[in-house]
Amino acid sequence: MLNKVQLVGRLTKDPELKYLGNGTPVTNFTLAVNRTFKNKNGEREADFINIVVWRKQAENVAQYVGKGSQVAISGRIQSRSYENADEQRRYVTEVVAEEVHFLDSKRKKENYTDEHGNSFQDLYPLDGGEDDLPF
Amino acid sequence: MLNKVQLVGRLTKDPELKYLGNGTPVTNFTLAVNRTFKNKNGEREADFINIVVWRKQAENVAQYVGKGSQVAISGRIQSRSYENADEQRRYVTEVVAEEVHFLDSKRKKENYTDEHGNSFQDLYPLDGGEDDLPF
Amino acid sequence: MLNKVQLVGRLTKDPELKYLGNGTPVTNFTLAVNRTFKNKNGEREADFINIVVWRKQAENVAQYVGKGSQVAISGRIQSRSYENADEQRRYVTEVVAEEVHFLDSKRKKENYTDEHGNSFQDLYPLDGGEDDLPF
Amino acid sequence: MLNKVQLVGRLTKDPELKYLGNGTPVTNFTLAVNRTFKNKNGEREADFINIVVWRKQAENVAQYVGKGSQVAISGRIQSRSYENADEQRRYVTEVVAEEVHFLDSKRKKENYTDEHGNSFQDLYPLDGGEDDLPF
DNA sequence: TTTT
DNA sequence: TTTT
Repeated sequence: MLNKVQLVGRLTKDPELKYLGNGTPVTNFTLAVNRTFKNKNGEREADFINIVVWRKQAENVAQYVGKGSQVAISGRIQSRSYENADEQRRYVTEVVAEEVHFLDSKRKKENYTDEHGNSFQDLYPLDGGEDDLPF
Repeated sequence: MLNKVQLVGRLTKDPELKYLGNGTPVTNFTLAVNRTFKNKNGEREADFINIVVWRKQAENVAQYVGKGSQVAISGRIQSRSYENADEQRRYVTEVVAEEVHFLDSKRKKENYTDEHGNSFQDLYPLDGGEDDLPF
Repeated sequence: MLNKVQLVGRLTKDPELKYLGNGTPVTNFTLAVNRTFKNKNGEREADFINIVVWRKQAENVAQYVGKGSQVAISGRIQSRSYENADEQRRYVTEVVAEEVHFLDSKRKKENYTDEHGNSFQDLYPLDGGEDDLPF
Repeated sequence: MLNKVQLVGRLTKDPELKYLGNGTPVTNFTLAVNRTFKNKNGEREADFINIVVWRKQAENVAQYVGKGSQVAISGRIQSRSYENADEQRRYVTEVVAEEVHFLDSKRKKENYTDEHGNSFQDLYPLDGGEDDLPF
């Protein structure tokens, strides 16, 4: 049955990359999606949506995307439950990303120079070439 | 920023209709969306997604849709927090439905006769006329 | 970059199954999607959208889905051009289906009995089991 | 019935703003959406999708968005037919935009100074404030 | 050149 | 616990 999500927003933090016991990479982050309408106080709020990315794409995201980066995501909603430290069942709703597209030029500072001494900007120029990244 | 969801699934229960202090109608229900792939045990699981519907559409849903009904929903993901009885902050992720489309003919039994003695089927015949309902 | 479509509608005809020179199966059909709003004359119109399905899914669709069947589709918009008989360039916009979900029980009449003498209904009972079809 | 589209791409030209006989504003443009996969020759192609925007949003788009601008669009697919100069019926498939979100800082040059002598950048600074535009 |  |  149909289960589809499309989001455009900004990461609230640098994503965390982990590896499962079997070596599968996973990345988690929160996406802030600003609402288009304002609330009663005239403020524009945001929705904070938890995102999970798997495998190769998880590594790409962890490497090239940081706090404040703007991304477009498509995926599906997943509901999951787990037991917390107090042995209480907790229910989680999150988005499993199937595609992550890079929409701007904010990149992690640590990556600005690679192993050949090329700056990040040389490799991935900022003039609209964002879509040439390996996402 | 973009925040869109599209789902097709079945209600796990009859929806609950409530009215806010100011008279605004709200309906809540859980949608079971079967996954298209199977898990390691060869079973097909489902995601259980909380849906909120507002206003006139809430009343329509509460009236015509019941446990087991198949619906198509489009809307947006909303994150919300509240304080529970133990004064702990709880975080909720749910889908606010903007459109609810009726896809089958399972309707609430209690509605099969209206105040004029007409059966539900007379008013809303099942032969494909589902889309003529006021949704 | 993001390119996503989700549709629920009915086939205007039985789908046509073809095989490319290399053996790849393709199916084409038109989906009628009723609009939710009415036009100035109070009539509800429909959009007629051309759908292309590839590979195994094309064969499933051609086998189990017919004129009038209700389906949910997710996919992407594709633009294509070709030269017609008069050597004029024609531009086509269509939806390439990535998923096709079966939403009702209208099936092709010719398939109601299989090679073991079982009726189609025996194999695929209509009580909500539509999702067990191989789509 | 469900009919939803979400796109992220770049305008191939400056949009054209027209006004219908009754004064309703309409804007048309083509959106280039790069494909994520490459073709047999290892090239990444694009889909060129015709977009229609109505009313206030049409005026905003025509004013602030230009050739090369990156936008996120949500809307629906529309099929339409008309008679061309040769009295032949032509069929058109296009996307009617319901939301247009501004994703970058490429703006039309002509608008860089307003009637109070403020440059466009003063009014709409480029540092992430794109979402404060009246879209 | 259309579905229910 | 939140981004621009």
